[in-house]
Amino acid sequence: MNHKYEKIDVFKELCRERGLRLTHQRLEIFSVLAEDGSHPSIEDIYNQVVPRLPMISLDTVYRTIATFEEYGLVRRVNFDGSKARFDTNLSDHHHLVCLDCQRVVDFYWPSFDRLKMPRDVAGWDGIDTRQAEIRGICPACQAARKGKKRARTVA
Amino acid sequence: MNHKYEKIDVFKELCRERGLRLTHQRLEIFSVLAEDGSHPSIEDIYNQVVPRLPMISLDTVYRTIATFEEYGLVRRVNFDGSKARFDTNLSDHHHLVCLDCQRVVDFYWPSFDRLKMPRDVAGWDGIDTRQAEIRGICPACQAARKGKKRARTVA
DNA sequence: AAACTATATAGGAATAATTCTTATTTAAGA
DNA sequence: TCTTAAATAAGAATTATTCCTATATAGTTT
Repeated sequence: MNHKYEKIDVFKELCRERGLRLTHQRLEIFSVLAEDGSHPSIEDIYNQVVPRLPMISLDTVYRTIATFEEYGLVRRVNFDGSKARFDTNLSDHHHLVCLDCQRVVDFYWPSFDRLKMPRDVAGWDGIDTRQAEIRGICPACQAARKGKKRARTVA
Repeated sequence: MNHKYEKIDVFKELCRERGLRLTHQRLEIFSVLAEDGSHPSIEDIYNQVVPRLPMISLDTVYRTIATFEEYGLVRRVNFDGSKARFDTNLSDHHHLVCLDCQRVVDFYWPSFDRLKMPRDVAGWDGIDTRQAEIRGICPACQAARKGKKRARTVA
């Protein structure tokens, strides 16, 4: 898994280029994001970083993620629930949201990506994302709903 | 515009059928929703209701909207920003979100609605919505960006 | 119409998520 | 090594939302 280290090198270069200071906090947070594709919340990220940087403050995670957002390194996504979550997958993709367990799974849908924009969008400019969201019950939760006898395997 | 009054009659009947008490608060809130297609927040709704019911509490709006959500009268939508917003348009539609002014415009996209679900969705069940979201800059904000000389007409 | 009762409300307290403030630390360049 | 602007930790402040409780009221029964 040296993909992660490649990403980190790209990150270091981006910092240099754009005059963004390369702090331990930013590196550790970026490193967590590079591996976590589960659309983590700020708290999730904090919990993963804190073992490595025990003195880090929650506010630093908020600030750093906001900075990363500006620099296009993460994208804010809004599913149900009160806390913001973040997407590290920057390729064209879409979301399957489980109404039971709130899990969010990325999926790809080329035929949607190629679809001609509808007429109503004429006049709008600088389109940066066109994303589909499908809500339903994920296979794991279906199994849990039916066979409540069996031990549930919830990720 | 007696469409609104039709809606209200339907609402009254729904309350009767389902044993939901028809309070002034619920009626006024429903009445606001029936006319407001701008995906209002709780606060927006409260501000529209308070002239008619000066003693209403914000909590009542929260509770009432939560009740309406359960009964399928509104749908919670999550755009950027911290506050929840609500959709009163229950037909199959999609959202155009302005990155500048945060305005959200409904649009229809039949060719998307008819699109075959991608393979990745196999195994998921009880799909209740498949919605597209397109982000960009709305015509009004484009005009504002360019001709800053002219007085801006922001809704 | 008056009485009854479970539900709904107002008002304010409590909680949760996020942002702000300030004194201190540190990355990066001279 | 020295300098300095940018970043951080810690906790206070703010904002959105939910909870608590005494009071009010819709709908039903008399």
